[in-house]
Formats: sequence, structure tokens, C-alpha cells
Amino acid sequence: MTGSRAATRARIEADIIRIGRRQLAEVGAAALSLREVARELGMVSSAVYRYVESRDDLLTQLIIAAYDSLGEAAEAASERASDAGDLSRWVAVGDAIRTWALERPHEYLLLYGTPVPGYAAPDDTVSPGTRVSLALVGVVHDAARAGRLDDVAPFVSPVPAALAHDLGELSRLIDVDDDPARLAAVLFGWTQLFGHLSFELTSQTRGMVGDHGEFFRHAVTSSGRAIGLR
Amino acid sequence: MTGSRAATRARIEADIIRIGRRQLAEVGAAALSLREVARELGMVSSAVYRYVESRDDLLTQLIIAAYDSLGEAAEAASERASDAGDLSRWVAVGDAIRTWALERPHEYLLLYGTPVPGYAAPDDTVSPGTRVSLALVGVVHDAARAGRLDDVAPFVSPVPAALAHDLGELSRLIDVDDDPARLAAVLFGWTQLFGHLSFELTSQTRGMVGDHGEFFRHAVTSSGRAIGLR
DNA sequence: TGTACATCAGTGAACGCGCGTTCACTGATGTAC
DNA sequence: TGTACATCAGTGAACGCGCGTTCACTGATGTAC
Repeated sequence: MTGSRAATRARIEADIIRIGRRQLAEVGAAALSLREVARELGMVSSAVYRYVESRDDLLTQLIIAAYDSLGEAAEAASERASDAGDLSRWVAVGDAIRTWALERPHEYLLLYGTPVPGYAAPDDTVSPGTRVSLALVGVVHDAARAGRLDDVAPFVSPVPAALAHDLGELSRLIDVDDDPARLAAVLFGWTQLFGHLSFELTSQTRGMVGDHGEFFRHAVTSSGRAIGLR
Repeated sequence: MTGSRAATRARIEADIIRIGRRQLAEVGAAALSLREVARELGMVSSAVYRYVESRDDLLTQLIIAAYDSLGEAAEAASERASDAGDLSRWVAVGDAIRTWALERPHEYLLLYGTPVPGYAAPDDTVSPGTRVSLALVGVVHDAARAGRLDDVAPFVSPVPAALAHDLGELSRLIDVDDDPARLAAVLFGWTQLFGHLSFELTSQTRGMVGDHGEFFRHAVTSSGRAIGLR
């Protein structure tokens, strides 16, 4: 009476992810426990092995789910702000990332923090991870295609030759502008954004910064300006 | 015949820190184990309680030791480069921080990564943590006092009023220049530096950046220029 | 200089905990004819 | 539509692991007189 076997299975699989995320939120990735998942599912511990291959398998699924959720949040913000100026749009995406992170710090740290001891992320994990970055870069891409970019800030020049060469990958994503200084500025903005978040989430800035939202927004605005967004 | 009681005790206390750091290096903070420390010490597990109050106590000592070691490395680099230009000196300190981090990634992540589950860092931990930051800021401080600062890059302006107000703490450290834009630029450089390192250590940049050293050095150079160092 | 006592270092056994994973099993749900 | 068989979901017991921490103890090192 609980529906067809396939439907029940799908429901339970979704439940497991949901419970896993809740556990992540409460105790963090290192303390994620299959036995606890089973308990919350109302099953005996061995039963969850019908749904999940191992603890590492569950972690992988959770990482993918988290990347997707974050990527979606970023993309949605980008779309919502597609009529605003490029700089506001850049900030909007950054803000969405921050909001997502603050709502689930442990999930953020699962993606961008210390690797979980004894766990090696498989390759399935890489492609969902690029979604956020693509959302950010997409803003620059659109601005470049529309010819709305100001000059890149002079302080990133000159870009050392070896580095300029390395920027090829990113150049394919932005697609229009392949000025190495611009590419470097985008990369800097990107690392700075996540650097800020990691600092905020691990309280490194305690005592130094009062209003983290204001600080973050200003940092992202500044990096956007340096890139040449307006 | 192993020396006076006090000397033996001092030696074993130092051994414990040394073993703890090695364990950190090999398995990370989450897997740090008092029983394993005892084993390597050639003692029975309960014996280490003569030297250490608890696992958390050992973690705290290790954190303090790591902060001190990192702070020392940064200060030494700053001193070594005190005759170079301000910008080179800034980069030298950044490079020293990176070198330290790459040599002991787990220790770096203990300080700047995901908080260890179930462990709350006590206050003894805060003051040694500021040493690195002071070394970095000191470079700007010296340049400011000597009147060798260029204009701060325009892209950080205008600084929102609420944020400008928050920067008071940092202003006391830099001491000479209290232009909010400059303070913001320093703060950005600081978070960007650690953001880069965290990305590098957790392999977030894989595929995107080839030569991380080059990338890092350019990023730090750029942030230094933005601050107005030359 | 020698003795009596106090402090300290290290032992060994134990408590209680939670974990991931395997395995043989029962009973229910689905499928083929 | 009914029956025979195969698949699947969940059970319960068990294995083996390592952990932090406590406690009563023995024997060695230091201290006071």
C-alpha cells in the first residue's frame, strides 16, 4: 500500500539524501554516519546497504547534490539580475553564493573546506562543481560579448608570460575577451570571493570585521570593477 | 640516568608536540589520536594523561605551536626583505606563508580550514593567530610611515560608510594611514592571499591553473600594487 | 649523611562508546506462463 | 485468473576496529629534617 516498489525505492533514496544533508548540517561531514542515517530511516543499520554502496558513496552523492544546489542558486541569481547592470549582476551572483553558504555552512565546507579524512572525491564530482564558476564567469562573458566592458584595472598588469599561457582554459569559457590581464582579474575575483567566504565561515575575521555582508559585498563589487564590469 | 625529572618532563612534552605535528601531517586533525601518541612514545595509553589534560588540550597546544611557527616564518621573511622595495617585501612575506603552508598542508588546514568537529578553540589561540597578519600589515605600516605609498587603486572606492567605520581596528595596526580605501585594500589582499592558498591546498583550481606558484605570486603582487606598495 | 615521607611517572585492566560492513535469513512484491 | 518462481527489502546477529578516559596500583625519584 506504500506504492509500487520503484516508487518506494525512489522515495527512500531521496530520503537518504535529505537525511544526509541534515546530518551534514548538524555535525559536519567527518561525523556523517550510515548507522545514524539508518536510525532516522527507521531501519536496521545493514538495510541502508540496499540503497547505498558505502559511506563514501553517500558522501559522493551528497557532494554532487550540494554542488548542484549551489550552482542552481548562482544561476538563478544570474538570471534574475540579467536586466541589471553587469556589475550589479556580478554582485548578485556573489551574494547568492554567500547566502547559500551561510544557510548551510557544513555543506559549503564539504565542498570548499578541508577534505574529508580518508575520502577521495571521484571524478563524477568535478563537472557539477564547475556550475557555480560558470555562472560567475558567464556574467563577464555576457558583458564582453555585448561590448560593455571597461578597461581592466591596471594593477594586474603585466601578467607574467608563463601565467598568461596557463589562462587558456579560462579563456575558452569567457570566449570573447582573451586579454590575459582580464582573465587574471577574473580568476582573482573568483578566488577572493571564496576566500572571503571561507574566512567568514571559519571566523578568521572575528574582531576585525563587523558587518560581514557589507564587507563581502564591497569586496565583490571591487573585484567586479577591477575586471571592468560596470 | 635520563636526566633530572624536570628535564625528562620537558623533553617528553616536546616529544608529544613533535609527534602530534607529525600525526597532523600524516592523517590530519580529525584523526589525531592520543592513543597513537602514546604508542609512538612507547607508553601505555593512559600515561600520556600525565602530560596532557585531554585530546582537546593537545589540539590547542598544536594550534598554538602552528600559529607560532607560521608567524615566525612570516616575520623572518619580512625581516630578510626589509631592504628590498615594499612591494617585493610584501610578496616575500606572502611567499613565505605559502611555502610554510605547502610544507605542512594539514597544519595549515588546522588553522584555516574546516573547524575540527567537536572542538572549540579557546581564547589562548587568538593572540598567536594574529602574528602572521601583523607581519603582513607591518609591511604596509613601514611603507606608510616612510611616506613611500602610492595612491590606493581606485576600484576599491567608494568604501561604504558602515564598512569604513568597521575598519577602525585595522587602522590602529597600520597606524599611519587611515584612508578607508587603503584599509579595505589591505583587508582584501589579506583574504585573497589565504583564499588562494586554501584553493590550492584543496585542489579547487585543478585544471584551471598550471603553475600555482606563478599564479600566487602574481596575485599577491597585484594586491600589493592595489594597496599602493611599490 | 642517612632516613622517612611525599611526589611523581608509568602500568594494566577496564568501561562504554560508535562505527562500517558482511552474512544467512524471512517474508513480501512483482513477473512469466 | 491462477500458479510457480525470481527478485527484492528489511532483519538480526556478529566481526573487528579504534577511540577517550578513569582508576587503583607499583616502583622510582626527589625533598625535608
